[in-house]
Amino acid sequence: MQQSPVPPEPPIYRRIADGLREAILSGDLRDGDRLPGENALMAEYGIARATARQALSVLINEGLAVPKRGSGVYVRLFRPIRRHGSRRLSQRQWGQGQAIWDSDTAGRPYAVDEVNIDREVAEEEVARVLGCTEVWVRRRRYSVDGRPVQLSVSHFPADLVEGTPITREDTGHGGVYARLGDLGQAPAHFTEEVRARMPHPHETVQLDLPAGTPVIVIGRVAYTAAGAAVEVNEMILDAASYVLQYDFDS
Amino acid sequence: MQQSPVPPEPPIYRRIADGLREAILSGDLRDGDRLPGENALMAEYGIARATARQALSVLINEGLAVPKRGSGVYVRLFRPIRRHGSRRLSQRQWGQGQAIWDSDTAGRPYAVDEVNIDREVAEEEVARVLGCTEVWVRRRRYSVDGRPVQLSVSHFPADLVEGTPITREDTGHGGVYARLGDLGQAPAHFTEEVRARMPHPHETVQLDLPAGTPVIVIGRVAYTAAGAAVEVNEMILDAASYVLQYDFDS
DNA sequence: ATCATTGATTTCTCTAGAGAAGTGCATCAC
DNA sequence: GTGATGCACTTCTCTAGAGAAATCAATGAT
Repeated sequence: MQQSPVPPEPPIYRRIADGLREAILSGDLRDGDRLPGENALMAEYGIARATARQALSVLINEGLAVPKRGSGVYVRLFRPIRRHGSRRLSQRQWGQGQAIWDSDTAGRPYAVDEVNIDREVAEEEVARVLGCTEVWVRRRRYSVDGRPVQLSVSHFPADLVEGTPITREDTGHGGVYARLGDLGQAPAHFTEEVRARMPHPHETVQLDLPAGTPVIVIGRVAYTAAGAAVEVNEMILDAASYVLQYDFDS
Repeated sequence: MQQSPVPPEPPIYRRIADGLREAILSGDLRDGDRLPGENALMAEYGIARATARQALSVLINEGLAVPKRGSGVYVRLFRPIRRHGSRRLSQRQWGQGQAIWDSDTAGRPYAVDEVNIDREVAEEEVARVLGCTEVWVRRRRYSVDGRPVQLSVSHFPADLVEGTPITREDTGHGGVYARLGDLGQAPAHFTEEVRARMPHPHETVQLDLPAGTPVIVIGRVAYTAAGAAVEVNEMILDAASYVLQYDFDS
């Protein structure tokens, strides 16, 4: 036999979480609002502390709420930075009043608050793409409004960039791409691979991520017009802070 | 005063999780391997059941492990489908009536196992982008290897596609883009907005997602050469199943 | 041989309680 | 006013235990 004429009730912690989620998504609870804490839930529903915590952890792991120790649990906000893949196509004619997720972030400046430049032996994948074993690696962390939002690890063939400003902190006007242009190796084509996953512990620390926040992983390869790979860049983005935009013709 | 000459030890549940994560990432535990369960951890470390569960839940929420009730907790695998942004939408492919998904799955069989087509009043965002209030909506679920991997909700201006195969289940050779071409409204330009977040409950159900799996949300708008928006498509992808690839020139 | 049942194992849900540690506000001394 | 202190409140970590529910393999009946 079988049956499910009667759908079994979900467990208490889940029903509580569903109610709070409903309140958040419907707008009853907004942006930084505080939601009922462990003690409040214990009293309201007559449950044990562990059960109340379990209900709250559902929302936290969904990225809808952020716990602040000693203070409370608060509704999370989503104000994305818009990152354009191909600015040449996206600017102008396919204009921006049309964006699905509006972002008022235009103009907010990036700050690079950690830089680290080293000459290293390339990892296997990087070596395969760049076709060389010795690379210069530029590791950076970017912040917006004082909050870290992106980690970037950029690889260049060592024999190509040796002695250039690319191996120093200050790359000069126009950045690394301008310097590659000086070498007659200006990037002409890019390939980006995009993934999303939960962060590793060191990423959680470096990006100061609350629980329930995935990261977007972008692997970008820059090619010259001649088809030579001149840069491999892996970026780790706080998924709660970004919208990626790609424009292309058919 | 201050200090931290002594970095405080992380809590037990975290140290256990760290050890297991190390075993997974280093390859000691692979693909579908079973990792020590609640009882094993309780015995090995002399901890309470709740603490053992907390350690395991860390890995589960990181997407590194999947619990199977009544059986155990197992290492999770990552076998992505490659989805091409610009290439897949090139005129060549859909002009010749090739299925879009061929390039996505690289030969792996796919299935549309849920289709739902309706005429509706557009949501606010969609109405703004398409510039009309009445739309035909095509909702689909795609599966690969028998596992659901993508939800798709596609919107078309009602007055444009009324009476065409786009309002029926079978859109004919070349799919909806070929039919838009028949109307003289062939898509010429695409904008894709990419986000990642934790799934909503109904997405968890429809995609059969284990805990700790984010979703990738793609909002795509198709424009004709004249600049008119003719389709708004929101896709929800199982992040553990996908790699997105975008190619563009500088 | 096939099918149903039983039992051991495992995860899941929940109770009750306790101490540690961080936050934020009010109070007090200067 | 300014700064330090203390206190109430909050989340965090953990213990000990119990029954429910799903899985899986072995057993037994047909």
